Amino acid sequence: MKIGELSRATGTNIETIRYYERIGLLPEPARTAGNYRSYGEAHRTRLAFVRHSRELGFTIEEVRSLLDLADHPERECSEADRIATRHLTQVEEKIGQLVTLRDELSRIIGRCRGGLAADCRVIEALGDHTMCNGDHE
Amino acid sequence: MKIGELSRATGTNIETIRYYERIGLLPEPARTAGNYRSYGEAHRTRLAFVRHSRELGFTIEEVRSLLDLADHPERECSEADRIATRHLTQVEEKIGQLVTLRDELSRIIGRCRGGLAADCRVIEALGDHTMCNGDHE
DNA sequence: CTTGACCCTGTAGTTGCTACAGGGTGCATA
DNA sequence: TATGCACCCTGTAGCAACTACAGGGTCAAG
Repeated sequence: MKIGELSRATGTNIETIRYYERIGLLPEPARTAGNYRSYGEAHRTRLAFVRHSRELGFTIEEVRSLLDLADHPERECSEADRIATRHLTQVEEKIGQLVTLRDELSRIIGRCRGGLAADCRVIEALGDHTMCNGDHE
Repeated sequence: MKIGELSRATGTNIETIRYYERIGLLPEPARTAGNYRSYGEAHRTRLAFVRHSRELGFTIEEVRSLLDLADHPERECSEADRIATRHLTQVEEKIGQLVTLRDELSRIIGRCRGGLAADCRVIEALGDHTMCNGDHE
C-alpha cells in the first residue's frame, strides 16, 4: 500500500501520516525501489487506532502510552484505564465549562435589542466583568 | 501603572500583555524615562475587555472586531450580535460533540474489568473502530 | 555599591497538525 | 522517444494563542 492508499483507507491526511512517523507513533515502513513508503495491514490497523484515539480527544502522548500498552499484551491494563478515566474527567470538566459559557453568552445576546454600539449589551457585557456574578474561575 | 501592576490588576500574564500589544490588540503605552511601559485606566479597561472576551472563547480576530465596535459607538451593533451568536452556535456544537465523546468514553471504560492488556476493553475499543455505531462524522 | 525585584527586546518553544517549495518516480499516451 | 500527469519524496515554515527563556537594563533599599 502506498501512502495515498493508506490515507484514503483511514481518512488521514498524507502529511499527518508522515508526521506520525516522524514523531514515532507509526513505525517506518519499508520502501520501494523508487523510495516510496510501502505499508502493510499492520500499519493500517495501528493508524486506525491512533486516529480513533485522537478523535476521542486523547493527546499524542496519551496515544503513545495506549499504543505502548497495546504492543505489550502481557502487561496489566490498569494504566489504560487510568488514562481513559482521567481523560473522561477532563471531558466532563470541559463540558461543564462550556455549559457555563453558553449560559453567559445566551444571557448577553438575549439582552441585545439592536441599535447603536453605544448601547449594545454585548459590548457592554464584555467590558464590564462584574456583570457576571464573579465566581467563574 | 507599570506592566507588573497591570498584570496583577487583570490577572494577565506579563508576556501576554506584551503579546497583545505586539499584535495590535492593545495600544502602545507611554514610556517612562527608563523605557518602562506606563499604563493608564483606559488600558486596564481595554485589557479587561480582551480577557473577558477570550475567557468566553472568542478568537483574537473576533475580539479585534468587538473592540473595533466598542471604539466606534456610533456604529450599529448588529455585527457584535452576529459574532456572539455565531460563537454561541459553535459552543453549542462543541458541547454536543463532547457529550458524544463522554458517552463513548464512559462506555469503553465501563467495560474494563482490569486484568491484562491483552483482554483490555479500552485498548480493544480503540483498535476497533467499528465498535461505535459508525455514524459519528 | 551591591542586591534584588522588576523591566526591556528578541527569539524559540508548545500542540497537532497543515501547507508549501522544489524536486523525483512511474505509467499512459502521442 | 517525449511528455504529460498523478503521485511520491524531503525539508521547512505556518497556524492559534500564548509561554518561556536568554541576555541585558533600571531602580530603590540597605
